[in-house]
Amino acid sequence: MKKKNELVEVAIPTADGEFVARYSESGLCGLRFPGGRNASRPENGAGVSGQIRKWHERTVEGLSNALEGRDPKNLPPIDLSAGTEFQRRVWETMRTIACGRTLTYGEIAKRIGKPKAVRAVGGACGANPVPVFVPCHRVLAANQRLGGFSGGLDWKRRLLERESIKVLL
DNA sequence: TCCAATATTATGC
DNA sequence: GCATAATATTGGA
Repeated sequence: MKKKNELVEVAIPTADGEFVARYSESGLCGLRFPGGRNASRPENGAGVSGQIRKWHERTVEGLSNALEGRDPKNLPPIDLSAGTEFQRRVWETMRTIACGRTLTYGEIAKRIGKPKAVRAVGGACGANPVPVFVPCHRVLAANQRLGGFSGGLDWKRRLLERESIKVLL
């Protein structure tokens, strides 16, 4: 697929700030945290196809639920075609983590059949284009310590606290 | 093709 | 606790 997909970015106002969702033709392919300013310019909703608009509606509600520590149900399709096969396996595994549960990098590595690739798993998490929906924040290091987070550790801690997940430190 | 970096982990002090 | 080695994957020179 060498074709250049047109990506659309739409802002999502929430109580915690303005998120930015990025859509491809296949579904939601990116999500950005508030805080930093929007380097790119999100659309206001005009000029977006009906399909994407419908997805966006579900994304907004899903995000709202996710920020309250609930498992969103009617999420739009998530486009993970951006990553390598290894990364996709990691993300897929992360999506199976239920709300309120955590997994360690080691456990994920084991699940995808490469127990020694714990470090690579961490790398895949960092490359996760869609945080929150692909719950990379529910992935902790051994001893239940925080590892890192693309949107800032501050966010990871907040998300975990809202799901009643306890972490050391 | 090779080298360095990484959101780790296990071991030894 | 802190330092070190081992290990898989990725991205750039």
